Amino acid sequence: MKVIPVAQRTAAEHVRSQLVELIESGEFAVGQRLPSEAELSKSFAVSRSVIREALHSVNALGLTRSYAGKGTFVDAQFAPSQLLTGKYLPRDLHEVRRTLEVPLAALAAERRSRTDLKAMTALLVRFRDEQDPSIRVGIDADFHVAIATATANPLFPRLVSELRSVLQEQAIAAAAVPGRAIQAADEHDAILAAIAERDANAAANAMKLHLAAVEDTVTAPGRRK
Amino acid sequence: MKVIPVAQRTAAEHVRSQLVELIESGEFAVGQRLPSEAELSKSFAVSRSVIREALHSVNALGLTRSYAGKGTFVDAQFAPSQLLTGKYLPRDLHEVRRTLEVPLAALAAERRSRTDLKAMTALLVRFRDEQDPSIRVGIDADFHVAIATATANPLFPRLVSELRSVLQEQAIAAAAVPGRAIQAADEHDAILAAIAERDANAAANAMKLHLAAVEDTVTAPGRRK
DNA sequence: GAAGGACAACTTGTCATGCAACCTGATAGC
DNA sequence: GCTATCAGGTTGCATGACAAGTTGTCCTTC
Repeated sequence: MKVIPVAQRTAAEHVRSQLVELIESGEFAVGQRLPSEAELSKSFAVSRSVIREALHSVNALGLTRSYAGKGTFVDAQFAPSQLLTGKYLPRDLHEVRRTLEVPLAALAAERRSRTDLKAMTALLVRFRDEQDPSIRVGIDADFHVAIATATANPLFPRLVSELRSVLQEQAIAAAAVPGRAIQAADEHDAILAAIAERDANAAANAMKLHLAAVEDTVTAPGRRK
Repeated sequence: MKVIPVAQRTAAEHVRSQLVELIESGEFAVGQRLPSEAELSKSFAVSRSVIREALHSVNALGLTRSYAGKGTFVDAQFAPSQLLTGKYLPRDLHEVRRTLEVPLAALAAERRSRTDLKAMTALLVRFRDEQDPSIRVGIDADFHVAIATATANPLFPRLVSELRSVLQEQAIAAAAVPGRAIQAADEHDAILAAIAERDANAAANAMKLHLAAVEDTVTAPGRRK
């Protein structure tokens, strides 16, 4: 019988998981500087080597970034998933978005709480007021994530925000197109209205129209084939 | 104007990316032992500390595993995505599956090539012949991934296989339920038939029925609330 | 007082060395 | 043939040292 080697924790692994936990729990907020290697060495009661190995691991995971002479800073609260790394066609990415977000709008319409509604409304108000395209893109992303959150299934917001981060570059370009902002705001309103009324079909339709408009804008309607 | 600090490569980062590349390219195959830290230290002309920091990073990414006294072994060719790590309710996972795979079946029906069809057929034949439940689960997973592949959108198979790996434990338990195997095979056949006939609606329906049956089996139909 | 430069203190990056713990295979003894 | 021992290789961890980058402070100078 083959004995499976028990993966017993090394000190470095222990420190790494502790650090990851501290970051993911928000104890170490994004942008914050971590304690220096020397301090961590004292805190964890291990040598600086171990701390450095753990720190390099956390860096590799994409959670932090170290700068010589300055320190190590939290870069993201959660490890960006490697799921969508690689070069995918914008068309394929949009298709995934469509496949996912249209039914999500319907689910959100059925399940949204009053809190969800308030959050979404607030985002849309900010969206209309905001002039800077790059900031508007961020609000837009938050709105779509908010819809996913309203489905009460925690997996959906993760998937949606993941997709958004991949599509971000294109989204910024699209947001800069003249007139697009007002159009987008109207489309968002339609989605929100349907969700507010708990009309699943209308929500799905509104989302479908919105995504089609976005894709049209991004793929430069001038040069169709 | 804010100057973005240029993330210049440290030696450890360089070694890490080299190792990752070697593993992903297959130069270091899964199961293979990596050169010892001392050897790598010579090869890369850096100290053992740097090698260790890089090695710990690759470990953290899930590509390798180190054992004291033995060496470091390649564990996976690609970093498993961290997207779905965490504790999610089976109900939520199944909902994601439903949301995703039902429309995928429709897309597959519209776009499948003859090659896709042959691959799927072969998998179903193997599925019926296989007695071992744990192996059957693997074939089942491959079948669902094959459907996603037939959509001609490379993102879908990645998403589906990711979901499957999370659901694997439950899937094995479900596959062991008496009679379930034959039922599952019939459901698979229905899906395949619809895809073969390019009937998108039928494919979506068949998939919907299949997933509902799976979820019923997994959630132990005895204890409904 | 304001501006600028020198300097000290702190930070990460890298190297070198030593030793403990662990695993494997060879070897000697029974 | 079987077992015990041992030697050599491997990773895990600690310590010390120095280079290089960053930042705040103090002091000089105007």
